[in-house]
Amino acid sequence: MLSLKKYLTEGLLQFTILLSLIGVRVDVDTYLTSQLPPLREIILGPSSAYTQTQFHNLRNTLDGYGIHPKSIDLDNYFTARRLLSQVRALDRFQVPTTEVNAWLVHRDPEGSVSGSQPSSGLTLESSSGLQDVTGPDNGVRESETEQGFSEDLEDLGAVAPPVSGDLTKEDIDLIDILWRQDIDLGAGREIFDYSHRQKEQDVDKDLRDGAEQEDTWSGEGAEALARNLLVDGETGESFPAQFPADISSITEAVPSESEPPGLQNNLLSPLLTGTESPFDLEQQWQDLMSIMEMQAMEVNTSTNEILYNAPSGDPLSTNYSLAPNTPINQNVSLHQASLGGCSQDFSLFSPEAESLPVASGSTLLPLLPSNSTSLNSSFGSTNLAGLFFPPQLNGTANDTAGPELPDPLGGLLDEAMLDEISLMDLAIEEGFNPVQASQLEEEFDSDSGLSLDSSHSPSSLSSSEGSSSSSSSSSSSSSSSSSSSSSSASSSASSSFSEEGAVGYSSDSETLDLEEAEGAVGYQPEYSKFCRMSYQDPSQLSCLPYLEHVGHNHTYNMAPSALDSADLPPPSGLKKGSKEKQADFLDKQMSRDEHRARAMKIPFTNDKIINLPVEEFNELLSKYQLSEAQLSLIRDIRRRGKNKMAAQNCRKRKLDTILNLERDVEDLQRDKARLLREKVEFLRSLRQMKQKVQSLYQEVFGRLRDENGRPYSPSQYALQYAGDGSVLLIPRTLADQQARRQERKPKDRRK
DNA sequence: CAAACCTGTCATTCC
DNA sequence: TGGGAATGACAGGTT
Repeated sequence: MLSLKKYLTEGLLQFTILLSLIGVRVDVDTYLTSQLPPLREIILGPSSAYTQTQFHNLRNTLDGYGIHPKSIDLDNYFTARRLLSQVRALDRFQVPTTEVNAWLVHRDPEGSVSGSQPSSGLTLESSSGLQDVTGPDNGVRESETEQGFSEDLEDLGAVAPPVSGDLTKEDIDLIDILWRQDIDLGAGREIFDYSHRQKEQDVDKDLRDGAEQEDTWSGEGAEALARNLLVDGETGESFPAQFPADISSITEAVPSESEPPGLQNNLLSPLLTGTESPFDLEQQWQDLMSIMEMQAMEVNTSTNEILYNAPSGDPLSTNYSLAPNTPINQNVSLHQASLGGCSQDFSLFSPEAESLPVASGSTLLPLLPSNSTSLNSSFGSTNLAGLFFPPQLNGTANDTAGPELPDPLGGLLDEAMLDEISLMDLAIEEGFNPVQASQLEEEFDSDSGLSLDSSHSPSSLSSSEGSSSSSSSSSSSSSSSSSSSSSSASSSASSSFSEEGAVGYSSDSETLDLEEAEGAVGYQPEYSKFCRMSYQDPSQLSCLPYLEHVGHNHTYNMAPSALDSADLPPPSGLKKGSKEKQADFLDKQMSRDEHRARAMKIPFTNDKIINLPVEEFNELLSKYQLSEAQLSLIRDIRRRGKNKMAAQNCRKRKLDTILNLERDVEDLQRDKARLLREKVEFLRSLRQMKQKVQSLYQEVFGRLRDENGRPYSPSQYALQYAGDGSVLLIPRTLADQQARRQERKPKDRRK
């Protein structure tokens, strides 16, 4: 008992602390900025649930107060222990590895178009994007929460404009083109058919909804295994969809320290070096699949061939050549991919070649789009600098923009991921179903609201209202006689009005008993009238509006049967033995105060003593000639009765708070999973953007010619993007200086 | 029989 | 100031 209380108390305290910790450590807002207002609200909400007022608000506004978990079959589900274990599991760090492979299982079949919007907006160069930024755990969650992703992105105002739903004519054309190109590979048209896949998504979602709502997470492993095979849409080949990426991969992939300058690779930005080039087969397949999903396609043939065919030499890379051959809408992908923070990439454009001699005469060669037709063709409609650089960033923009790249990629992943991983583990552990996270949030609410839902049932409704209004019932009902209505906090939420009616009738029968006592105490006819008026007719009671809000257990001292028969004169037909037995039984049914009241010959029921409003109670006392002992007992009975109900309410409230907190925890977990998914997608998109920018850079640079018609040496010159949208060709040394300046600045800022 | 749980009661605080 | 709600703590009963 004591331990339980400690348990609850400690649990709540711990939970509060953990919530605050969540708010601090899981501050995704820092990198998603103002896009995520709900998180803070969610975080702040639960903590405020501890206040009484908040609690009442919760009870009044959320209709979640209804069911008493004890009352119905939700006991096991909504126990404080479960919540507390859940809470305590928050700080646990687990890295389940077996479910890693689920990452793309959902993604490919269902989310190809709508589910991967950010990716689709970023077009094809995702071969390196296969090295995803998430760790295994994230992959798991990602797969399980994939469905609601597009929705979530919309909520966040995410990177790419939503592709889903309405396809533009260009999109349809692209689909057609891709389909025609792919048809010889055995690709079905439906791969590109959004509506078709949407149906598939729906079906799939429905299936999984049903399955997952029933399934406990114990079966998740097998399920994950079952889903674990990716099926190639073209070949029908099944292969394990591993989620190979490591969190650190992206951070490793970003900087390139050892890139040898001079060759074609020299043009590659450091973003595309080292770790990204050795692709896993699975990664490439994943990319391929994602590519197939994308409708806004490729940028440039040569770029892609340079970027992807060259380093990998993988047979899969031939697939990538499909897209480049297509006439594409470059702008689509670029515009869709426009990300604010991409400017940082450019700081890395010219890091190598520090030792290279300064270029001769021309220090800055402004490359306006009009200067080159080829350049114009590729950049003409897409203002690269405008897209990727904030306007304030001109030639020195790299100073501020550049160094941010490692931070969001590395920092977020390294620091936040761990917390998130643990949280998501918790979510999975506790049966939280991230698959339906965002899309099925409502179902979840109703799910967790099973208790809430049942609050709409008559029984729980009465208890809900009773408890919520219990604080005001005394004042509101003080003007009336009544208060015999009881929804009873202790009647385990099942005390309906019938029970109240029973009380009312029992009161009526009490008056009979009372009449017997009249002689001794002095009968007041007014009181009899009063009692009958107040208690005789249950329907009368129900007509009194305030009675609907009275939540007290007016039968608190007696079982209804006891009330019914205790004060009744025993039926004359009963034998003496049974009478005695019944009396014993009733005696046992009566509470101590009942016994005391009876011993003291208190002329009215404990029910009245306890529940009458003060004025009426005092009036009642004044009508009787009561001894000091009787008065004292009556007041004690009243006090104890009030306190008993208060204790019941208090416990109920406490339990309710716990349940609300549990629900809040689930909500937080859900949001966290969603945010994590989004973060992963954002990072992936970011990387794809970098690749695209790099490819464009290569293309532009490769087409530049000096006065003699010779190409510029990448080791001596570098392109730089000005804030006004122009692209400048500057010597490497200059670019390196700027890059170094950028590297220094963030360090200073950190200090 | 012990532990967990439930319920009533008291003391206290606060409104 | 009194009434009462809220709640922690405790005790006794029940499972």
